[in-house]
Amino acid sequence: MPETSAVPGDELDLGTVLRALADPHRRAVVIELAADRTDGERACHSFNLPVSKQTRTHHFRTLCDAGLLCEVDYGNKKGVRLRRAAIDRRFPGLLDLLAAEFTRSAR
Amino acid sequence: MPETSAVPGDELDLGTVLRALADPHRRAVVIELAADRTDGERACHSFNLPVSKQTRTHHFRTLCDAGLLCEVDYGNKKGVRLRRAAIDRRFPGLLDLLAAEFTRSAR
DNA sequence: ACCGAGGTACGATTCAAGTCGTACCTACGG
DNA sequence: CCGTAGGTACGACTTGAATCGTACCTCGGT
Repeated sequence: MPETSAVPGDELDLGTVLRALADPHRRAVVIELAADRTDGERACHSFNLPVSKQTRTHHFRTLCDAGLLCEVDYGNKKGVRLRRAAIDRRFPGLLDLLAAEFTRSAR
Repeated sequence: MPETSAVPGDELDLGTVLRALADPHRRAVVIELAADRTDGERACHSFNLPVSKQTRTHHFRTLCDAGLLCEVDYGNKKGVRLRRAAIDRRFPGLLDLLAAEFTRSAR
């Protein structure tokens, strides 16, 4: 199984994306972002992830490498934004699916 | 992360499904089935998986546990069928997404 | 100038998952 | 009736991934 590493530049790879979404914490982040139709920038620390800082860094790194997020570095803190356009173009329906999961979890 | 184990009886769990689809071999199986709109029964050994028999058993077991497939045991050999209705009901758009990946890989 | 909060780097640990070897079972065909 | 092919059970090995400890960096506020 070659399963070449992600190329966030242009092409999203399904395997990489699914592996990224397979983790509950990362999935929670993407689901939250997918549910917010304003697509505002969010601070990394604003997600309520029950893990240490280092692990959080690791997860956001993974999500960016998969091409699902883009980051803005302010030196001090960091912001993330969902790459909705790219994802919708490559995987139409995926974000709707995840957003639906947000509604579901709220119930 | 509780991430309770799958209950194939009724409810499909997103985490379990994504973890099942994260593996290239399992994903290949589901993609092939999703692309075939006739939804015919397929023999397990008819998929060209480059792994041993034991591993193949393991993968099909995982897919069934995730609720993506149902199996028919003929004693001698085994058939699988995509649980399209259940998947479409719980995750509308998911199978279309995977079927699109089949077309893509053919190119 | 200092301190605290957010973030990263590197290394170590731990655990899940994919994989296969060996052994055994079940049918079907000659 | 036996061989062969598909499948399962159990156990062992290996790798990848999640996690955290320690140390260090970058700002903003006081």
